[in-house]
Amino acid sequence: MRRLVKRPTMKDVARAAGVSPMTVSRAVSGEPGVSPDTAARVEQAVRELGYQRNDNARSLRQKDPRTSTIGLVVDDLANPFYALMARSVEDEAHRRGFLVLVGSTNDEPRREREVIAAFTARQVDGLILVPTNGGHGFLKQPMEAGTRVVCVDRPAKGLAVDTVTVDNRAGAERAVSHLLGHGHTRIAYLGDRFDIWTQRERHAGYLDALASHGIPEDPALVRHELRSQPHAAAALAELRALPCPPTALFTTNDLITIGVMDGLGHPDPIALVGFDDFPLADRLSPPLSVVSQDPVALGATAANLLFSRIDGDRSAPRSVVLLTRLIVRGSGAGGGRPR
Amino acid sequence: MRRLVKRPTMKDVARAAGVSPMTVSRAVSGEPGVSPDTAARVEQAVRELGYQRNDNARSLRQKDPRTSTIGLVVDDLANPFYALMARSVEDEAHRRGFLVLVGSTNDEPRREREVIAAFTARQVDGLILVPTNGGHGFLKQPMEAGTRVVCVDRPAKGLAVDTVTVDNRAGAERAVSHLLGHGHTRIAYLGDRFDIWTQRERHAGYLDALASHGIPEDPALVRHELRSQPHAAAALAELRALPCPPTALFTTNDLITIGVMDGLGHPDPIALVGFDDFPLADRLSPPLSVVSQDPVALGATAANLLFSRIDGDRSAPRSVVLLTRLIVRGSGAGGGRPR
DNA sequence: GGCACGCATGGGAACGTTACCAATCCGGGA
DNA sequence: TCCCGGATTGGTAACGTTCCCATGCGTGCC
Repeated sequence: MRRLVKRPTMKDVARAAGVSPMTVSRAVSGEPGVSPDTAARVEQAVRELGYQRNDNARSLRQKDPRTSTIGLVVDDLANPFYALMARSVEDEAHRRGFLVLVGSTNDEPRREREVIAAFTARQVDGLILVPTNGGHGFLKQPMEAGTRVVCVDRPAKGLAVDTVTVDNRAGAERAVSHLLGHGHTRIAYLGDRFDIWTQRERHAGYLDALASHGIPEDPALVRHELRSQPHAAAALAELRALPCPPTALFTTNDLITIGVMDGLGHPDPIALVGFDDFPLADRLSPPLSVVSQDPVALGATAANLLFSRIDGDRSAPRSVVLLTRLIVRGSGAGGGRPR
Repeated sequence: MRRLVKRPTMKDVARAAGVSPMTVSRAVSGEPGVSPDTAARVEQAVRELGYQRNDNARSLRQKDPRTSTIGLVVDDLANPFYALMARSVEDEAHRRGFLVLVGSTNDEPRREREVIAAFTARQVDGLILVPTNGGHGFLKQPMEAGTRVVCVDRPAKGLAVDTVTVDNRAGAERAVSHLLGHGHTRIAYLGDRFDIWTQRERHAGYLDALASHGIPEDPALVRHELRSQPHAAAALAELRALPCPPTALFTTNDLITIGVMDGLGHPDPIALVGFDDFPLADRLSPPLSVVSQDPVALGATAANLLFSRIDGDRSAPRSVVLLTRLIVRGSGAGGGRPR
């Protein structure tokens, strides 16, 4: 049962090729100063032994302390939004010969800390981070030691690093104005955890729209902390039971939108605009109007910022805001009729 | 501008605490044989310097050659199915103190090779692999050297490793039988790349169902290689233009299902059952009947197999087949009426 | 013809850590 | 009083690689 063959090292290759380990190192890494026929002998030995360079040992010794690995820390990798972002980051990394370590935080500061600590212990060159609401003082030391950090989707409180977000507030404002434009004045806000920055921004946009149309805010129509689809469905039921129920809804992420839809009739007189686009939103009845953001662009932008930092850019931290888009498909009008 | 502080090492901590590096090593790793007050002095120095152990150097030197890192190689991380799987794998890894490197192959054997080579060069302890159709001989050497491998979603041709799949063939058979049970006899098959194992299995299940009902196969109704939603939509249009068009469709993944839906009317006389469940499938008109598989269970099962291998299990490779479930929601009947 | 130069190659040290073994110190029992 | 055993600590070497410098050799040039 004991069939484990020790991995061959450069020493083994050197012996097989009749050269020194130093020459193998040069040949394997494609450095100049190796004669063609020596290189061929080394390559032959590499193939015979199935040798593969140990990149951990390599980056330990190299002058340039890079590991060509970055860490991606998101709220939840299973969320399609972050999955798209992750894929986009991975593609950028792959193009540059970097690997990606991933971790989900569940928005728990403790888990975020654990994951980031494990990443920096592996000497990642940089981190792309969807920060939780917790403190980020633990990043100070790694950053001084050269680990680059970029925040994406949300800024991290008190952390002066490149940050890529979308115009959450303006997007929400546009969505709610769209509802107001259809004559709705009782517009409910259904939001997720209020300690998440994007949610506070979207709520501010909701208030902006009401204010600019001279509609007073009605606290009875505002629901925060809807962490799941059932929460959202329950909130909708409560809103409908009000003496003076809302005629339109603004939902602040795809999960809540979907949760709410489970409580809607076909058709339903209530109008709806949601944050986040998703597949088949145009096939629902009525077709769903949404504020769409582009997770692929978010990921790619964050990755490009990170890699330019890794490549030595030491300029002041930048803040990039990508634009959202209101996609009008019909659900914003309300009073949908049967088809 | 030159503010980069070199990372402190054990030597620095040792100097600050007035002990030897060896003692720091023991204290930091929580090994026995360090007096409480020495441990306290070391911990103090660690905090002052912001020291963090270099786990790459550690695993280079350790007797046990583990890096506590695994690699996850999927077709496309942005695909919600694989994203759920990835999250599930990550959770299992996190529970055990392992990190996860991810890579997408796009189903290209070349990219798969590159990604896996980069992973093994980092000395991952194991790989969870959604294999492409290419050869996997390059895995022989790393596996002999101790890298454990588990395949998930599909087996890898000629690779004797633990494999976790679902009962694609039986699931497809059930779906098509469901259509047959509603009286359909002209059932089209709309499939993705036929070089993907799951697609061949599902096609076989389609044929099984036809055969067991004594329906002859009509090649005009079978479409492979539908790699995108537009492809699927176009195939549907062609099928409808046939002199004797199908009355029902079997689509073999969520992408194709969604692509086909774009070409369906509201309502549409054509019946439809698709492989893969997705959010809001029950909100479409008509509500979509699907064969659902559980990506979270796939990922967790694969991870558990992998970790038991990493923990030393040397028994013969296992094959685990998880069950799919036919969820009947209405679209299998066809001839949907307005509501 | 002698010397400097470029190129290919190798030897030794080091990256940050841990395995192994030796050294030291203490108290307790003969 | 002396010796032994356990607990704590430190020195040295090594993991697999690359950096730095030295060596040897052939070639061109004055």
